[in-house]
Amino acid sequence: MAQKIKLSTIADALKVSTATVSLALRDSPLVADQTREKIKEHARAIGYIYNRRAASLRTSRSGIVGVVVHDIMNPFFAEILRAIEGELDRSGQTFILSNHYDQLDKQRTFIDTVLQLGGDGVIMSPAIGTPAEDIRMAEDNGLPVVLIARSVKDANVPVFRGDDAYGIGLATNHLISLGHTRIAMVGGTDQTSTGRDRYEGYLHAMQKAGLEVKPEWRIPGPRTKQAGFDAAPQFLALKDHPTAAVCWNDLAAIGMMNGIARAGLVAGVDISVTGYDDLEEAAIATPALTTVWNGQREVGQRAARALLDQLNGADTHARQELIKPELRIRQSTSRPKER
Amino acid sequence: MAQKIKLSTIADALKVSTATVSLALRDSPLVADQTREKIKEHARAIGYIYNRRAASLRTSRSGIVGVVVHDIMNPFFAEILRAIEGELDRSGQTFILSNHYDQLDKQRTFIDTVLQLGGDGVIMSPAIGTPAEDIRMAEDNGLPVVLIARSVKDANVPVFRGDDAYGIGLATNHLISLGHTRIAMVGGTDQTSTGRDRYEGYLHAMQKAGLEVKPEWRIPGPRTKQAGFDAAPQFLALKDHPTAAVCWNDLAAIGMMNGIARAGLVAGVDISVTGYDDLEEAAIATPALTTVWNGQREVGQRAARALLDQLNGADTHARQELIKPELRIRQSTSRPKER
DNA sequence: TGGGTGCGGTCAAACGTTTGGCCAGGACCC
DNA sequence: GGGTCCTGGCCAAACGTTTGACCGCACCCA
Repeated sequence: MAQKIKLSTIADALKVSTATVSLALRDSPLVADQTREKIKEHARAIGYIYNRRAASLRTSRSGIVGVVVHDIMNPFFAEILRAIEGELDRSGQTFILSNHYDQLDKQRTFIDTVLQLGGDGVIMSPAIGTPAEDIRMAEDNGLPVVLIARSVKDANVPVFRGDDAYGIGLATNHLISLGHTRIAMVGGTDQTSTGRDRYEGYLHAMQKAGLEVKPEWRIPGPRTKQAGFDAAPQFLALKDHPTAAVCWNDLAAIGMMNGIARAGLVAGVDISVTGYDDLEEAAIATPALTTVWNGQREVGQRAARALLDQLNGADTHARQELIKPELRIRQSTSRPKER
Repeated sequence: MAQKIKLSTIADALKVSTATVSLALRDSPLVADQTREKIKEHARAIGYIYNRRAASLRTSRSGIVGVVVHDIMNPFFAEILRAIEGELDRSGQTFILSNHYDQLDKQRTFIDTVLQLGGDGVIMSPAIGTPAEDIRMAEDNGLPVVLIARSVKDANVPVFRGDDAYGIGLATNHLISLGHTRIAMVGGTDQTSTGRDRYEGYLHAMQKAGLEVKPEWRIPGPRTKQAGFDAAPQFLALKDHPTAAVCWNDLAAIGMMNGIARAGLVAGVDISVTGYDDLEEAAIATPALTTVWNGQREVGQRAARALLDQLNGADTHARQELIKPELRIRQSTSRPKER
């Protein structure tokens, strides 16, 4: 590796000061066009590499944004991340990504890392049980926070998420309108704001339609295909089992449909199943999954923009923005089978 | 936000020098136990935050490792990333992650960013068409590179990947041993080393068994479910269509099985299908997918360790390590149906 | 008594940028 | 011809750490 090239290397070669070089490379109008071109040209020629740490030490802007979610491999978050990535890319921010797997200490470590690196902001989907305190701590240290997908009680920061209660209501009502009266809810937990909202939405829709809800019809579990798959036999073992299941998300729904198939039944015929999120995968599942579009792209984009605006000095008030979900009807739901 | 707390804040408060504080916080034996404790205690109490940029400016070690792959949302990479994450975490490195979507300029931008941030190294699954030049450029600037999943011709760096030719041979031979003679290969491209190796492996197995291979039996395409799904009708439209398909990866295979189901046929009965990678999902697909375990976890772990070793001064010679894949037989393959 | 050794700690120079303040020279104006 | 403005550029002080060189002291040994 050749000798490190720095501003002064260029400055010396061209008989100007480092200040001029610095300004020229950043297209400052303070330097004459001709000089600027000469400098940029030379910099390119000798392969100068801008040292961001040195710069940010001086400017205290690092161009780094931290993003932390439960699990980046979960397609739901993956779609959000894709949107965030696009937005951040366009404004030249680097993002560092991490999973917290719903472990508070992993989340704290991450925030700490971002602080140490002098990050400009954080976008996070808070781990279960995140205290408002943790968020305040970040903000106190000059790290603006934006929340996605879940909110944190008493945390005074912007939140972007789907309207879960409303969305799950769409799915439940759809099943009810098809004639189902015994409807279970499969997957998910009640420990997140999302979880509570979805369960409430389901309950509310059932009650509004005057339908009974048995406690054993709530089969909670992780939000994974595996969990849905495992829930299927439980569901089928219920005496007088329901004719339909509202699943926490598409993953659980797809897993459950697989489980139903394993039991020799046909989802969408014997048992109706709805998902949630409308992942790309939902449309090509067999049968194609009736689900609720949850605006992942919207959430990601708006969250990223809100953060960027804040970095640019806009006074982002702590608002909560709910994206309105939409029902996508496909083949996994139908009228209940007579017996 | 309170006044920035720095080493000297602590130093002043405790009437010692910043040097002592710096050493104490890093557990140097050069400072007396008692002093050290006092310093660490005070630092904690007032909420001192270590400034890594300042430190790395001095030390030229940033604790940052760049990781870039085609698409982090692809479960194949996701599983590798999970392993890398674990390894890096344990040694306190921060990793910044990015997709290149097989675009060379995105990949270059990423490497440039890592250079600017003073990253300690890069783990990458090179984009299609990556010239050895690009990698040499990184290394010339003091950024060690480790490759995963794909190799780059003439690039003199460590590579960790599965033995694709061997692995696809396992799948092909399995089908042959079941009695299939007309076997197609679905999905993937021949533009990557992986692609060529897999196709070669398939060809080689067929030829060794004395079986004919028709050109139209090669149905290339992206490595996604959607692609597999779309390939199904093409496959079925072939006159005298094959009785089995070796798919590029599990995603394509699962997509194809869905496509087969849509056509009213049953994968694993009418058409045998094999996947590649053994994603978590393969086992719960319906039918459960016969596939080839590709050692994602191994690849990720070894790559990360190799890089870490190199950072610690070990002289990592540029080796290519091939992980031996293993066949996982499930329900998506069976004897060909007589007609 | 004088020199050697360890211990605990300090000094100050770097690391590579950015930026507010300053300056030289020329054009322009009355 | 003296004042005012502009233009293009330079100076030097930060930003917060780390680290090689040094230092003072106590103790020990001969």
